[in-house]
Amino acid sequence: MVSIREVAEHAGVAISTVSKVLNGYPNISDVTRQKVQAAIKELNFVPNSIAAALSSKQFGRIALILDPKRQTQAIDQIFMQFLLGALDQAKELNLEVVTIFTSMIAGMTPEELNRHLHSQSIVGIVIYSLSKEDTVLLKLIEEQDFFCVVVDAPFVNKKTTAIGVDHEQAQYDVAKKTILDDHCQNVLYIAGRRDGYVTAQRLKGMKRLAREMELSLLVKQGNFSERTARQIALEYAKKRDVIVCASDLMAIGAMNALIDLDIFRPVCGFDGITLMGYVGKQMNTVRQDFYSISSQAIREVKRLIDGQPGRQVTMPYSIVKMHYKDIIC
Amino acid sequence: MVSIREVAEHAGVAISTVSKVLNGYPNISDVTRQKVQAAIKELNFVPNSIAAALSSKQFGRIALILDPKRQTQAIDQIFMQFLLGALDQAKELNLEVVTIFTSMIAGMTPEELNRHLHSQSIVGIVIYSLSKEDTVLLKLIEEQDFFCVVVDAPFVNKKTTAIGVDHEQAQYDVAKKTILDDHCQNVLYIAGRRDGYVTAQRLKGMKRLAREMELSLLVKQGNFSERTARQIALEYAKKRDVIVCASDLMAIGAMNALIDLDIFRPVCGFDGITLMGYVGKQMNTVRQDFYSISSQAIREVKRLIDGQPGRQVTMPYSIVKMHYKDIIC
DNA sequence: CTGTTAGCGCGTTCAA
DNA sequence: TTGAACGCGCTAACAG
Repeated sequence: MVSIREVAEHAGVAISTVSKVLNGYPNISDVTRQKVQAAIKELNFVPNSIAAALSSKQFGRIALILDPKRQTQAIDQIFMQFLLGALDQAKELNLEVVTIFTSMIAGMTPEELNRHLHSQSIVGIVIYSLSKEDTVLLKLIEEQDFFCVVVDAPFVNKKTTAIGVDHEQAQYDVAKKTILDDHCQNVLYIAGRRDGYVTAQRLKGMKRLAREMELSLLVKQGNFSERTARQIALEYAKKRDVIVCASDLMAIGAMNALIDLDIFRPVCGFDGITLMGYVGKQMNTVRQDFYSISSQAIREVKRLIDGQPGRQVTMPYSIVKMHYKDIIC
Repeated sequence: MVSIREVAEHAGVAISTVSKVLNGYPNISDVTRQKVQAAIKELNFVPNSIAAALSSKQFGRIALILDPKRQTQAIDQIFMQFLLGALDQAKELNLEVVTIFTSMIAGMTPEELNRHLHSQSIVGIVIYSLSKEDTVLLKLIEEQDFFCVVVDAPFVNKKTTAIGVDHEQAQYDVAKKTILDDHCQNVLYIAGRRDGYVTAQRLKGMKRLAREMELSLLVKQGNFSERTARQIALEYAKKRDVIVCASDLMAIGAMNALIDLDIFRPVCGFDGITLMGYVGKQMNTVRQDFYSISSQAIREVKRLIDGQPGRQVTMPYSIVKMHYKDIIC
């Protein structure tokens, strides 16, 4: 393993000089900088990230907190996009990233979690799919001991940035398109679960649309479950002329119910997951770019670390019509 | 942040004594051990894993190398299971784990990759879904600079353990069950892709069965693609009376083709993925427990680090009949 | 059995 | 502009 010392010797300079070149300090002459860089190339030197992390608290690591248990809209595919986006961007920015599943921190008190993270030199955190009941994580955000970026939850403070699409508007848009396409009037809305922040926002968008278009609106709690959505659709779809779902998974459940009932109703979903070989008909959905959202989240953490205050970041989305033959892979 | 020194002061002992207690050294008196442990509890101390890693090369980290691009049998769900299993087990064994996607190391020469890993204090590697064309990774295994565990690929040396189910036997079993159930004779076998190690093994199992049962066997390359499998089935299914697929995804493609053709043929798959709301009929499949495989992989890395030689580990599987109503979630 | 000491590889003062 | 020296938190010899 080639260390910074060998590079220094090879280049005939001091260790600290190499360090300064590595970290882009300004006050280094071009001559020495090039000497050092040549030595680095030649020795194929890569700085030891462990040592760097230990030495400077400033350049700590970022924890990605995922909850794969929460069977919400979060199909594994979405998590993989999140992970990919975060890891790629982290590599780009030269940041170290640690993946943490909530199962690994379950049962910890806020203090324990705090210690646990500090002990790993973690300074920044990205929280995906926060629930209203995650009191420990909520406390973590509140205490501002770490730089946080929260995806799809409304938290902003000096050290916390919120990121996500505008769920209220997106739900409004996709529902409106679906309803206008088929001139519908009686909406069955299958909502998410109560402990999720997006659920309320999406419902709000649906309600606004219903008000504006003077629609009849029946709201049922689908809990982001395919099965529950299916049962709801089985029970109520006949008397309604359109089904709006707060997630693609529930939309699939609803569509399956329609097949069983042998009736047709326009359906729309949310998320834009592509692993849907099972969609036999077309369906409108809100497509979010989870990869971009996650990349941006990492950039936001970096921004916080660099001293900028937390803020609200709204990501773009698009309304798309998915069709079986387009999405088979 | 509580450091080991504070604990030492609090307990009235030397730093090294605390360290010895932490790492379970034998020659510590019960009295001091308890004093130290009390101090640890009281101060809610968690050792800094970064510092520990830097200090002792022995306790390095483990890299998980995943290739989400490879659209093989590897649905994201499988990767999530792998990740979960690995992270949970790593936490259990107090090992640090780093997630690496192949996109992050693409284009590196073997030397660069070697440096890159060393620079992160990585000593062990778990490679999921290795392809025959990954010359860089293959070289990594060959050079034995790291402790490797390879999932579903036949590599064993002093520092490399291979782990996975017996694909040859599993393919044999699931095909046999499917064929016996319906008294079939003419098999359409949709194989994986040539660059995968499991493809050959599964095909071998199918061929053995065909020999034993004196079946007519037509083999086509499906490349683990739903679409390709669908096209193959569209073309050949009519003249065959059973379709055996080397992955669930391809089985789904084949089933969709059968629906289009409006004919029935028994189909069997491989993997046991559960995200299949789209399976309208029942289907036999080989169910692998990816979580267990991954946990075991971590244990195997630990075993290698502890000085044991590499070996072949065969994991159990089961043949299951999946049905729509069982797997909706 | 316990404490002292010397690093691990790097970042960062402060002199020079 | 450069380099010597110190320290991050911990482990691992060694000495007592």
